[in-house]
Amino acid sequence: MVQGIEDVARAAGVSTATVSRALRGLPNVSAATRERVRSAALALGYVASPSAASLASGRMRTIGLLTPWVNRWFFANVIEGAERTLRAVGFDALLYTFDISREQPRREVDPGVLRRRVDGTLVVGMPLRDAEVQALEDLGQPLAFVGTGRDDHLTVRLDDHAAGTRATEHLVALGHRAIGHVSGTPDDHHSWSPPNARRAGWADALGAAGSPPLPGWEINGNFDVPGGRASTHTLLDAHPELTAVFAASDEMAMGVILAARDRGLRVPEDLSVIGIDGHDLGELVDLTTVSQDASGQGAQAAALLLELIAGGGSALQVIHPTRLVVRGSTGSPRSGDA
Amino acid sequence: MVQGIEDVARAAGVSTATVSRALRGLPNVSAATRERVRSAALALGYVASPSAASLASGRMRTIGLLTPWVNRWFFANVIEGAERTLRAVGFDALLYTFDISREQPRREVDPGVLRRRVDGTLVVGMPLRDAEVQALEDLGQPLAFVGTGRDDHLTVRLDDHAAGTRATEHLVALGHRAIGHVSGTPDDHHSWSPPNARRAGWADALGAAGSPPLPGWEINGNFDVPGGRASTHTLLDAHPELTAVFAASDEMAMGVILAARDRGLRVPEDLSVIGIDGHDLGELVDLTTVSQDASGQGAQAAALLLELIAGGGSALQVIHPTRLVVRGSTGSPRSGDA
DNA sequence: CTGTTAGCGCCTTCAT
DNA sequence: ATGAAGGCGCTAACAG
Repeated sequence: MVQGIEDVARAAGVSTATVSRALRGLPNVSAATRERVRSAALALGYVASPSAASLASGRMRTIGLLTPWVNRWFFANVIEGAERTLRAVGFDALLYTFDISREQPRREVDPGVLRRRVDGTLVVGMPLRDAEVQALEDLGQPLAFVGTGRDDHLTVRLDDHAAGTRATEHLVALGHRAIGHVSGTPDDHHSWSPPNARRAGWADALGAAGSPPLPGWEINGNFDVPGGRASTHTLLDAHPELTAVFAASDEMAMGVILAARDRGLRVPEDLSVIGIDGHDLGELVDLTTVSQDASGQGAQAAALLLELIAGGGSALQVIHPTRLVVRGSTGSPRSGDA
Repeated sequence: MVQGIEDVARAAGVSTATVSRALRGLPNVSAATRERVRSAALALGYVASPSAASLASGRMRTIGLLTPWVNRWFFANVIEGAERTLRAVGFDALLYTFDISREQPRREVDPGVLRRRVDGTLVVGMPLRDAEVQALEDLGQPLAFVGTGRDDHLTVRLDDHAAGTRATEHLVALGHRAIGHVSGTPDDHHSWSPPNARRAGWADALGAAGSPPLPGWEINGNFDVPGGRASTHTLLDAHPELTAVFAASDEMAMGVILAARDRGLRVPEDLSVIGIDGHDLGELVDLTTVSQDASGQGAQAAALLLELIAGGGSALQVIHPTRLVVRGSTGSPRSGDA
């Protein structure tokens, strides 16, 4: 037995229009009437049907969350932050995942599914093709990005180039010059893509130190632990001269550490390792990292997206700070032997 | 310029009812007509408004996902599995998180928000009060649980008692008798609650080994890494005789390992550690564990919930298997010294 | 197999 | 400050 707006109207002795206004906090309702309606609604356990409200108003009070994974550190934390912000204002978070772990092309983003279903879209750490961005744009709804920028769209992210530089400079300061790089997915040729920017930061920092990287010093680690591990083996097989590895994410850095163990290399005596993220479990392997606030980025992106939906303008690019967290996985090169 | 069902009807030269039937794959539409409608819809980029469809049909094609966290291993993986299953049949996943990390009581589950918004609810690893279960039940919609059972509701979970027994027996087989237990949240007095069942499994296995646990051998670790770490310190301060610790989750087990390091204890020589989960990063700390398939549980629970929504009956309790994964964090007691 | 016709439950102008 | 009434876009009986 579901109560409708008419039941509330009858109980409160007003019209349905007044109930609607009163319950949504719109102006032009006397305090007394509002209170009467509120308690009637409460007594009846009335909650407006979102479908009917959306159909009539055109507003969905829902945000689409597009993300490749929910079970990786960065993504899980961004989602957590975004969801909390949305929930606080009564918005729902609709989850759309796009597994891009396989080499096969991921499924296309279908704007048709989003149309009339969400008021805006938050793209979390997912590289979109230009056509996909255009299609989302054509929805006429606000669009925001977290962790992977489009210089022409609202984006909350790091200064990835600086993060890469910072990590590399830490190693350089310890005396390393032969520093390898385990990068993320390469299927993305824009300079603003995080893996590319982090890679450039690494190369530039090494260049500035007077020893630009050799071409074979970098490899794709697929942004996960197994990828970091496997690619490190390949990297070190070809370049045993490397004394340190900078991984573009903590999860890959953990893979690097596992690979080092596989090979009987001590960390950091034989190989220094640094990542980017500030993963909760980094302390477990004593991982030095450039940390970021993922849930904060999610929360802020959601807040800015809500602003856009409400019609407010807002900043185009928000850069979140990073912090170098020095732990035991980095040290001077070959301090253990000659 | 959004296309409506009438535009498609006009373009295909049929009525809106036929368009609706054709596009939804209902019977009683000729193949030719269906094809004509399909291509017209495709050409116009038509996608039905979910609000309107829901309002008219009463079906939402949406599942509510209730969970305490999205950024912990078990939960993230269950959600991932559930989302994939739902997406495959065109259902949406609406995320509702309830932070229960603080000591303060979490926010109440509000059935009003779910009513007329979802077709069913999946409760992921969240202990619900009886009143909350009743309220959800009163929605008249299917309800399913993952990871935390209600014997009177559809539940996909482990045999938690067996998992606790198995972990403990592994330690007993290695020669341990003084085995401590870091448990989950205790705010739950039902025997079917996973932390309680795992604890009972531990106590029973120790009893069967002829040395039932002392009262002070167990402590609450709050199901997270910091909790496992802090509680281990408390535990070992009071009970230095313990040679092994069984933690009710891998994340807490990782905390136990960190605490051991804090105290200068070697793992496993001075302290053996075992967890439950099969966390992706368990290998990093060489953690022995009783592993489970979280995303598989999420996928299956979602599938069963969809069955219930479709009106099919289904099993009430599904028990997923576990597997003992022996790594380096467990060994014979005090093998390092006398 | 296809068309006609009521709603689904609420929001929102337009009056008053 | 409140009420009356027309949709919002689609689905589901019921005809045919």
